[in-house]
Amino acid sequence: MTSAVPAAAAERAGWLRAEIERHMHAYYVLDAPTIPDAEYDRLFAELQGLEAAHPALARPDSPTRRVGGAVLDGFASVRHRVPMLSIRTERDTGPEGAAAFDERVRKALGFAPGEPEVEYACELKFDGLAISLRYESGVLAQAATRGDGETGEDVTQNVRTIKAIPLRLAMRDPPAVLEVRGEAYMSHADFERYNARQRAQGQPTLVNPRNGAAGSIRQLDPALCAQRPLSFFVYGIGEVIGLDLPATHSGVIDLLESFGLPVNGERTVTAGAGGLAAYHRAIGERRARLPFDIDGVVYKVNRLDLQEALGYVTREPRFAVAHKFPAQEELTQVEDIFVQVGRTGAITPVARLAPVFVGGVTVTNATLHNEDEVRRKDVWRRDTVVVRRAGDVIPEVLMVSQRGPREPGDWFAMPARCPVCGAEVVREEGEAVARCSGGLYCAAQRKQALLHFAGRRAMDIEGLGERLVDQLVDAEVVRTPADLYRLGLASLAALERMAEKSAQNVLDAIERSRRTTLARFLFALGIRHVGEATAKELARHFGSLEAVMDADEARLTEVSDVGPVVAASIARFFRQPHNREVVEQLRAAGVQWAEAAPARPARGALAGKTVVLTGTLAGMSRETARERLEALGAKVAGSVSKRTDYVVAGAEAGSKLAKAQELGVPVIDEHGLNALLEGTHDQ
DNA sequence: GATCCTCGAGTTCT
DNA sequence: CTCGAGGATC
Repeated sequence: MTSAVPAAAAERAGWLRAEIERHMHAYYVLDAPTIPDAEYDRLFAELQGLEAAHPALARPDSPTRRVGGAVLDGFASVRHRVPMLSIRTERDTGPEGAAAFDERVRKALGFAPGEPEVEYACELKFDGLAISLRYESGVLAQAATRGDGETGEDVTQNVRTIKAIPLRLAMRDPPAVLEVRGEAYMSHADFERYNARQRAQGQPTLVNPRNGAAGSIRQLDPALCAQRPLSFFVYGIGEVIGLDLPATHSGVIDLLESFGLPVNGERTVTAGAGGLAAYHRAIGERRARLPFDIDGVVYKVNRLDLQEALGYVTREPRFAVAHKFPAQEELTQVEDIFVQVGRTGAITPVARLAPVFVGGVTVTNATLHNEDEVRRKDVWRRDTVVVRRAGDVIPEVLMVSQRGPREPGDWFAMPARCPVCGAEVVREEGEAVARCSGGLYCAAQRKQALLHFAGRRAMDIEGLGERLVDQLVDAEVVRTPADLYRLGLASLAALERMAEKSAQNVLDAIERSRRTTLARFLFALGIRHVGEATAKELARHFGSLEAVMDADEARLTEVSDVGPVVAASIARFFRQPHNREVVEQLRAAGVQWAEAAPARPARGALAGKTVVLTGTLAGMSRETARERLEALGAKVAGSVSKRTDYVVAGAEAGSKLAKAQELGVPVIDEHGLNALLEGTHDQ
């Protein structure tokens, strides 16, 4: 059936081969991947599809004929006695993917619809580097990478540095040969710790944990590898001599576990397509909370005799598939790089991206932080970039994957003048950010200042959002925060798309905001370097607004957390007649708070204690917890350090909890928090 | 003077 | 959440 191959298909296949080879080289040899895994998989799958449809296209040197990458010169070659095969990836990332695999298996085994469900072993698909460990008479004799599946690299010295791997099996009569296959990976905690240390020393950091694992194993100097802590999970076997194996895959893994080999606890045994889909869903939900990266799950027919019956198609087993999750990294194009003007005048470059679905949402914008960042990543308009949306929320441009045409207009230049007000853009010596010098003459800064003033943690004016502020400032109805308190129903209702009802709601919210606290008011003014914590400290120390306004820099420096830079900023703010005028107008408009005596020492049973909140609390909001703790004299900080007294961990606590455990800071749960709040109440 | 610790500021999308 | 930078501490 060697029918003629369409020229277009042949050309496409040739291009795919070259492209895949290029990325393979970058990934395996240079340890510098140029495209996300998902994109690579798509290219690979397309080539596989073409070669399957047109067998005449298949060539022995096609990348589809091998599993991994080239052998480096630096390591000795190792021939695998039993090949290390790769597992086919199920393309459909929904529940249908599980059903399709189950159906293929049943059909190949000749199971009729009425017959019982097939039993499957389900495991995580770790995102690391596949390694084969060879134990001879129970002693670790050799470790090898997958390489091309037939021949890998001898990385025994480096693998020995992985503490999870036993150098000797925990068993009495070890078999002559036991080869086990597994994945070397870097946990999130180890990845963070390594990068923090590298950053502190001004050394290059790792892009992601997978690169960390691959890069470490391939270090020619084992001492360097040892500095990058890796972990390991075993998920299969290779050559075995002198050992009776159980009848199922799950039995084999249990047996390996009993020998002291590290296996993952998330594995399970299930039956039928429904069981597979349930596992895929359950792990998908847990994925973000796992302490290491996975890119999917793996299903294997559990009975080894059935595995043998199913056999292999070319180089891929028919008894197993990898079922992936939606990618957290994707490729997209930079349509434009534009700048935003912040409250302090900071000019921030932002990449507008061709909309791309990554990590569950469609992303269109990603910050590029500052000019240096744009240069470091060398991003131009029309470049194709890798966008990541990791366990957290904020999308990030990781790197350029493919350069665009890069004509002069594609280059990003920091504008010399503010795009909003035309004032000069200034970048101070030694600072990373460029700023618009227009101050409050700049409409963008005025808008941001108003939004900050109305913010939830400041004056808390609900309903005064971006759209409304835009309109009010553009129509020149509002110039300063004081103008807000002069707004009437008529001027609001005159605005576009503003119903009388919602106009009234905003007016009510403005009205309510008149009663506030000194700390909130000071924070709302938006003085540079005065955030929430500093505003609170100022309010506590001075007691009244007049005292703060009249304090000179020496007096201000007496406040804790206020040094020369912050003091100068505060004094400068209150020296400006315009600012004093706005403050006066606000007070005249009825903005008020309860006056307090200055520098009242912190009281309450938690005085002097520092508490950090993390995760979601069931019984109260984090905001409430914070208020109650502060009422008892505690300081609620944002990050964990040695000096933290307690970390309160709610549901889905993340890195702060990990940090607390690492530093040995006491961790209490919501129950413990209540005990703390109530216990101290009684005293 | 160096190091550690906090705080401030900016950011995305539903 | 992350980075940068100011403040505190040793």
